Amino acid sequence: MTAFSRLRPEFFRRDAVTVARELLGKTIARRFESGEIKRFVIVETEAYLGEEDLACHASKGRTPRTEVMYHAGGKIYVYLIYGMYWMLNFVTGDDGHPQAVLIRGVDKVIGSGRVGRLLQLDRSFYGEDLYASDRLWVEDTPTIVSYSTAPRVGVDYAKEWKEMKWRFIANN
DNA sequence: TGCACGATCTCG
DNA sequence: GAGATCGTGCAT
Repeated sequence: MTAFSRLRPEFFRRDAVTVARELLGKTIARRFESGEIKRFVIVETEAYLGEEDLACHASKGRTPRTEVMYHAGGKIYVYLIYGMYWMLNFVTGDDGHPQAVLIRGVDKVIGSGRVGRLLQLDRSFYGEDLYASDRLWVEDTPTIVSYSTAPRVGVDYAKEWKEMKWRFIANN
């Protein structure tokens, strides 16, 4: 069995669109409370790119909620949506440039809300360092190079930004 | 201090 | 097609 290295911060310190595309095929490793480690291959992502992007939470500016997106790439950004689903995002880009990639699907489960449930996320993951965490990190398995793009889901309010094809879906 | 709504999903 | 369920941002 081959051991895969953990993705380094440099991987995430690039623009969100590039990172979202290259994350397809990478593996999320999650160590649960029980100590058991499970791995999930990323198959669907979305990029959220800066204050100008009206679909990005950072378009509201720097707030307690968006704070971590302003950090250098490589941290976890989680938030509660509809009062019940924890969305998993990885912060990308350089310090002071708010960006993130939303994990919409893994090999076993498609749907951002379902992913959060599968990984048993909660607010304590907010700001966690992917390179230091002992409970959630990303391993450098081969990127899936065959994929499709589409507009992001649920952002009809984002004017022209809703048209951007920043959703990446690995092909079967 | 209050209120409307959201990067969603499930059930009927 | 509606309900669950609550933090956040913005109005009051």
